[in-house]
Amino acid sequence: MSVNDVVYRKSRQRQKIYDLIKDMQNHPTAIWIYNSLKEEIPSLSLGTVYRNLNILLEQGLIHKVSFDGNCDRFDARIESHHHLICEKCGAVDDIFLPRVSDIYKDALKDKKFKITHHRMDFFGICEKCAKK
Amino acid sequence: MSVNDVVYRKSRQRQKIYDLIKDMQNHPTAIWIYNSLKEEIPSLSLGTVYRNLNILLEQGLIHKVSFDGNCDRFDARIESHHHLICEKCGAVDDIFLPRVSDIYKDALKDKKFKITHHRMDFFGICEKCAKK
DNA sequence: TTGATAACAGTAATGATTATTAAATATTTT
DNA sequence: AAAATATTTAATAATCATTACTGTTATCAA
Repeated sequence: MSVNDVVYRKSRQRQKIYDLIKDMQNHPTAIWIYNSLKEEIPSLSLGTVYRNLNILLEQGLIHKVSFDGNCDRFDARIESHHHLICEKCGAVDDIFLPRVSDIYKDALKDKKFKITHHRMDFFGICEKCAKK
Repeated sequence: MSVNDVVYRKSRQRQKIYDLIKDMQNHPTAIWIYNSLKEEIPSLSLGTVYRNLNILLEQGLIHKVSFDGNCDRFDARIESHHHLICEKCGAVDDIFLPRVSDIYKDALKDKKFKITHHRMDFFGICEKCAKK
């Protein structure tokens, strides 16, 4: 462990925040997490939510995704996956597309750019919104 | 033309903003555009830049892209393309990957989601930053 | 040319996020 | 187990990007 690493003690708040994100499928926002836990932990502060989200990010336990114009959303799914974003209601669903790297390896072989990861989002209308 | 449609008059400011975005390859931010045009139009206001960016978006003349944690960037390239984002210096480069839709058409054929467009961003280290 | 209204500059307001601080809580040491 | 030490918390203030408001100016059709 390097000198710069911080040892995080456990806290009820952080545990609850993580559990909530892990249980949700719809990539909650900070304010949504705050409102959801407010009932169980009335003293909870929005700043605490943000601080703990950053700690969880740093620990690699969650991911952050932000879509144009909206606030950040958080996700406890660590495996590589992609998103379906409804442009009507803002709902975010996950999809898994295997072998995405195949398509870019070829196209990028003459570019001098070292790719560490990628992100692929699909925008459109979800089933629910299409119905009404 | 529907009653709700607005007729846009031409304005020097909006034209300059659009020209600037079109000439740049590096997806400028609102504040960068503002600073760049300030010399030519000293009276320019940052609010005017934002308002006109939104009008240009509405007209479909530019696109908006925002990468995690940073401010929005704008792009006058309307054709479908993808991004290479350097995680060190924040530079954004374009790449064109043909036939991306092939990989998801198959994976999504049982999902009831109507895709209108997609976005694919690659993160990593650019040539310049790799050198130093 | 003129009347209607979009666009302007300037500024205030908003919304999301981060920083600060004193008090509460968790770990380590005695 | 109690004291010492370090971290987390809640509350609040600060910051940054973006949008809304206000009074003035510019555009354009009649």
